[in-house]
Formats: sequence, structure tokens, C-alpha cells
Amino acid sequence: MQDFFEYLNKSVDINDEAKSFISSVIKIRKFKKGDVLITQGQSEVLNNYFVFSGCLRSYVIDKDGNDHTVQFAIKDWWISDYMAYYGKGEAILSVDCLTDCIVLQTDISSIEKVFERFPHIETFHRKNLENSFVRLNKRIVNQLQLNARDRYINFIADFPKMESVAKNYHIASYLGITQQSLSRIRTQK
Amino acid sequence: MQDFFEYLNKSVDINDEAKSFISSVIKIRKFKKGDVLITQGQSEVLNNYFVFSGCLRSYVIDKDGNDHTVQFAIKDWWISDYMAYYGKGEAILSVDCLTDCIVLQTDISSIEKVFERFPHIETFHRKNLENSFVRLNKRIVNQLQLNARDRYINFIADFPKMESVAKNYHIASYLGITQQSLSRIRTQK
DNA sequence: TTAATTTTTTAACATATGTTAATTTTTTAT
DNA sequence: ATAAAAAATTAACATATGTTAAAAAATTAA
Repeated sequence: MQDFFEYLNKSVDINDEAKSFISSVIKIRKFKKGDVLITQGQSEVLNNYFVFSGCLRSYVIDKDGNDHTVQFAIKDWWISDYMAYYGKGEAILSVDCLTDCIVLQTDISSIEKVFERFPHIETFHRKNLENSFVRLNKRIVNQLQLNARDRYINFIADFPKMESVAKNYHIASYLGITQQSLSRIRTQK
Repeated sequence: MQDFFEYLNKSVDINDEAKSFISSVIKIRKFKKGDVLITQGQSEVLNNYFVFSGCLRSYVIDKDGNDHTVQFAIKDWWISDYMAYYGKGEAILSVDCLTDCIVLQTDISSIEKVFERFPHIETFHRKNLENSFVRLNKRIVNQLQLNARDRYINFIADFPKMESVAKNYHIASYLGITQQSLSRIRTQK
């Protein structure tokens, strides 16, 4: 929990009142490798997760049964199915643990209350969202203009820690290629 | 200008004070078809544009000289190079007009002041950003799990107005395929 | 340490999409 | 209305990536 306030304090002032209110609405949860936090098709997604330790990923399973990784998350990253979380529909993605994990769980209605009571925390969140938006724009630009090899090289540069924790088939599914294609790329590199 | 306050008023209360402050920091601009608002490589991007009429697009030109459309914008949409605008770097994208356009131009420092003085407008913006974030997530999921034909079918369903205003080669470049591939898809459909 | 399981690599072949270039159609300008 | 320019289509061929299946390598469990 203290870790979380340190993370917040890097960018925003959190007084004792805020700290105690936030503490009352968040929850620390431990999961085992393979545990599922969100399941594609569930009726709603109310939680957003902040990672203390371990690695998670969100993914969609298509009509042929192939899965496609939308996001990885490690320490200090947030993860959820944001299409369902912000968009209020049923879960399009699943989220599960690639390793044992400790996460902080928030729920959307409490977070909205935090924003009402502490506008500077809403500002902090808004700026995080802007950064996330930038990252997604960059991913789309990469996907549009780069071939698989260059996307892989970029991925390794952007997320150097992921190579050791995610399997190659997870990385391939994030890059939009098969594990065999990634293997081909890796051996030639 | 009145159009803009009507757009805002749909979701947020704008009193006279806010109205006059906002009026003082925004600017209405008219452009001709082909005019360029942002040029890839320019040192910074300070403006975000709200479309009153016409159609614009943002795109990146890759090392082979092929362009890739990142976004289209028509009436009531915003457009900019958000990687440079929020991320503070040089422009990665260009933005130009596909038709004659009337747009409202905002600049980032003034908008930040609007948010400071009128927190409920920041909330409005934050929710818009969440919606934009959802849209980009959906686009990434589409790109990962659908082939070109299905992406095209989706595009037509999502943006029915675009088919009449954008050229096929623009749509193809948004979908991540060549104009010839799109032509193949269209004739078979 | 060995066996079982999981992950990665390899290879032959298949397919979707890209490339080049010509042709046809549509739009715009004279 | 005609010519010129721009956009869309078509076709032959090329290539990146997918598919299937097997083998090799790495990891985990007994």
C-alpha cells in the first residue's frame, strides 16, 4: 500500500485526508500465475488494477481461437479491459497473470468519488490518460508503417524487461504475428 | 463559435464567465482543401483542432514515402498529432484538409488554464479522453484479430459518412492496406 | 537424474496482401 | 462538351507472414 502512495507522491500531493479516503476504497489482492482477473464476455468490468509485482496481460480470443495480446503490465503499470471499463459494455478482453502477482484493485465508482473530492488527483489521472493515449497512438503508427521485424525491434527497445518475463508466443501475439514468424525473425536478427 | 458552445453544452454547463474566457483563447480558422495544419517534423505541436465543417486527416509518411492515415475528423471531432501535442516532441504526423474546412483552434497552454479555472470542464475533457482511449483500444483489437476485409466492413459501419468524403486510397491507408488491396476487397464484397 | 511437459525452432507449403504497370472510370478544368 | 487530371480497377507476379507438422531445446515435475 505504501508503495502506491510513493508512486502517487512522485507526481501529486496526497494529504492525510486523501490518503485515508483512498485507502478505504482500494484493496490489495494476490494472485497466482494463471489466475484470471477479467474474463472475456463477463457482463461488466468495474475494476482497474495497479501492479505492485509480477506480470499480467490482457488479450482477446478471436473466432478461430487464437489469442491476441493487447497489453502487458508490470510494476507500476495499470491494467484492465478499458473498452469495457470506460465504455460500460461487456468484457471484450480477458486479463490473467503470467506470474504470481500482487496488485492493487480499484473500482470505477470509488475512483470517480476520489476525483470529485480531490480535483488535483483527477488532473493527475487525466495526465496519465494523456500519456496512455500517446502510447496507443504510437502503437497504431508502428503497426501501420513497420513490418514485423521492426515492430519486434521496437518492442524490445520499449519494453526491455518484457523479454525475460513473457513467452515468445505472447510477444508474437502482441506484435500481431505468429510465434513461428517471431522465431524466424529472432534467428535472423 | 456558437456551434462550439452548443457542442459543449450537450455535456457540460458553461456559464458566461467560462464562455467569455474560452472565447478569448480560441480562434476560428478557415482552410482550403489541401491546406496543411501540421507538418511531420515540425518542432512542436501546440494546437488541437475542433472541426466545424469539412474533413481532415492525420497521417505519417514512412521511409519509403508511403503514407498511413492515423485519423480522420469530420464535424464535432477533434484532430491533432496527439503524440506531439501531449507528448511534447516534434510532430510525427501531418494533418491536412481533404475538403475546405472551418475549424476551431485551441492551444495547449490556454486549455490548461481553462481546466484550472473550470474543473468541471477538465472532467468533461477527461471523459472525452477516456472515450478516445476506448476507440484506440478497439482499433488495436480490430487490427490484431481481423483481416483486411473485416476491417473494411467495420470501418464502413463505424464511419458511414467517411466513404463519401475520403478517397479509397485514404481509407486503405487507414486500414493498413494498399489501395489495390482495398479495390480487390470492394469488388468481391 | 530422468521423464514429462512446455516452449522454441525448423521446414515445406499456402495464402493474404504488396508491387508494378496498364487500363478504365470518374472528376475537374477549360 | 471536350480535354486533362485524378481515382479506381484489373492483372501478373512477388513477398511477408500464416499453417501444419515435426524436431529440438528448455523448463518443470517426479
